[in-house]
Amino acid sequence: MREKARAEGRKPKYDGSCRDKGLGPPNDGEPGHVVRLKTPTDGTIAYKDMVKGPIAVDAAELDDMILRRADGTPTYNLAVVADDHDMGVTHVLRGDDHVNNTPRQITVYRALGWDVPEFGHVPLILGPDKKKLSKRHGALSAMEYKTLGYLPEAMVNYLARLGWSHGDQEVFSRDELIRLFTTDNLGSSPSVFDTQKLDWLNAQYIQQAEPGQLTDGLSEMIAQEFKDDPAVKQDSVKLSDVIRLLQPRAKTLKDMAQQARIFLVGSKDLEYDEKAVEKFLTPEARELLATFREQLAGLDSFDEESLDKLGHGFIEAQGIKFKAIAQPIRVSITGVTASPGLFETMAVLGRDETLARMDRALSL
RNA sequence: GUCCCCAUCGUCUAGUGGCCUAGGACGUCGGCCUCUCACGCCGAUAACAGGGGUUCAAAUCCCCUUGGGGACGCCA
Repeated sequence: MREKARAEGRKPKYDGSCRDKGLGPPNDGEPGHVVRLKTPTDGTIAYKDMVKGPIAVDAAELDDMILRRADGTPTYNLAVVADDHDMGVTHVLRGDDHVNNTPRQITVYRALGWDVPEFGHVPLILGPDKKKLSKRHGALSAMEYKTLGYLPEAMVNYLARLGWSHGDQEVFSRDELIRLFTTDNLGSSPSVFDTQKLDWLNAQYIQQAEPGQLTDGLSEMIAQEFKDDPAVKQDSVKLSDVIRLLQPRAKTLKDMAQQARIFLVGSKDLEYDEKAVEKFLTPEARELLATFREQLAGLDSFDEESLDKLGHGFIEAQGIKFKAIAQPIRVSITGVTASPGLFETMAVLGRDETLARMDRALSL
């Protein structure tokens, strides 16, 4: 019947064969029958949507929808109405995919003689292909974003800003959101989920956080990322020190965990990038490194400021530019060509580890 | 197919008839900063879907077209 209707270009719906038979509600012992709502056939069902404005649909469009299934259980459209009414719900704010349901539910409210609540429908979130966001587009359950290293506050902020705005403001604390949110400035067209902007927002939150606020999250992330990497030991350095160095460099906690690896392995387990070693640990550079290493060994206090002072004294004494020695040092203590600042890195690693790494690099 | 909804830079959006030569943000591209990578800063790029009206005046109001989304279950 539905197929036929669709083929003929009509809306597939109940043909109403029992509509006016005056059948009473079936007894419980009478399975196989369904109870429908006798819906008005003329006029329009109209309501004012909190975000979309007036919406009207011809009553003729509505089917005599099923309220009770043949097995005796209630259907969704009856259940929500009853539930919302019992709970005293006054405002219903839900996804756009429910707009078509609303007129149906209104007929149920009316049939039951109940007050109809306010309805508002927010636009759906679309994937990059502009289709309703679904599993196919990317892992999207809220929990999965946590696994990917996104901060809850960033996620909330991003989602809030998707389809809603408050002037030009982009970053909102949760309190601000609560204070500023109204349905007036909700957009009415669907929006595309943009991972790049989420990344940016997340980076903002990471940068603004106090290192202490990120330690637990990062710690979990490290455990998750390096569970099969026995070389990684979380207690080798103070995590908050690492966080401080990585905050401006990480878009996500996952990102940060990966960048943190160079701080979490011993000199023996540090991986040296072959190309970097070849390019920067030249014979001349090694000579300078060896000399610098001895000065480091004799430094009184191994903090960033002292290290910086020592470093600059060193290049001055050698009559070289900082650039000439920076990359060789970096490669020797991190194994790679990109890292946080040299002296802060050394300070976090500590004297023993720093020297051990330089020794290892010089032996390569 | 039928019904409902929607339509400003690639993306998120500001804009509620004159303040719009259309603003911000992400991205992209340049530059600055600089021990690398980032961060930061400066600059550039790029949009009112099309066509008709209404009006002294339209991104803003109305209509049509086109395009997009959603819904058409004894699922929720």
